[in-house]
Amino acid sequence: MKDFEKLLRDNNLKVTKGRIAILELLYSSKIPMNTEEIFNYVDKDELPSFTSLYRILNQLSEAGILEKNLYQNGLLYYELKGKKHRHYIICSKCGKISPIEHCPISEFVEEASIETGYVVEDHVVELIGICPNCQKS
Amino acid sequence: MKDFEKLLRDNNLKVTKGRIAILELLYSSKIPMNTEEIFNYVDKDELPSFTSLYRILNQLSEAGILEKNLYQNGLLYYELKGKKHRHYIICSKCGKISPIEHCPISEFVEEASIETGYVVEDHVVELIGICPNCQKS
DNA sequence: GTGGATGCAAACCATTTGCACGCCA
DNA sequence: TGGCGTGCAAATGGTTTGCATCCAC
Repeated sequence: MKDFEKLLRDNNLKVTKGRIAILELLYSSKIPMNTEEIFNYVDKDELPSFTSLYRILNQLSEAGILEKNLYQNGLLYYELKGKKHRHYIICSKCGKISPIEHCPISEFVEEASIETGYVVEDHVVELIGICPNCQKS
Repeated sequence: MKDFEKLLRDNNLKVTKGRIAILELLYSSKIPMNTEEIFNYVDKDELPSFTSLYRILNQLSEAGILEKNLYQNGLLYYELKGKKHRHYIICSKCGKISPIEHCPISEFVEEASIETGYVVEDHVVELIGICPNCQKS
């Protein structure tokens, strides 16, 4: 289940309406959301200002609760960490994001680590294409 | 070889010192370069202003001559298209970029296309880690 | 009560655009 | 010569920061 209050306290973050609302939204979302989407979807009563939204998202990312990724469209996307590892494909016309189940990257990451001598911390795979809807028009 | 003048003319772009200098720099570079790096490396005499640099890079990208990618550090990187397909790993401390030879993505792209119904146009693979040098400190 | 959390406005910064001038074809 | 290319300065847009106020603990 989702004990977001404990999660916040464990990370020395106070429990506030805004933080809970953001965590619940991202918990219920199947795909990463960008800042504007989160802002629009959070209940207006519990809605922090845009400023606070950015601050909260950064805190939660630094705490390792969220995963923060910059997509090729120039926007920051957030998702709850710890969910099943996934990659996404984004439509270059309408911006629709769909998850992709397979991740063939793990072995690749290991090879790359040996090849380059880097300690790999993270990886980003982004596919760009045209979604079924946009193909029609 | 590198007949950049012809390449420009074929794309209805006039041959100018700045464009040639940028193309030669990217041709000689083994890794993608960001805007600031390109600006600093181009010979001052042939150096367009920052404004023109951006404009040239966008034109060349739109013409399909360059590949333009937004990395997780928030900067745009450019490389000559048509070179052997490669991915890169970037150091989260110093920003050093190293190429990775293998690309296991092709089959993955096909699977993903079938799975999601998207027509895949492009893919980005970005590994983030600590380079050998930064591991020492 | 106190330090973290919030909101507003202003700052940031890479990138883009408007406009007048300059140069390639 | 005509139109693309250039440079300067100003605008843009997503994100961050300063500072005064507010609220969780």
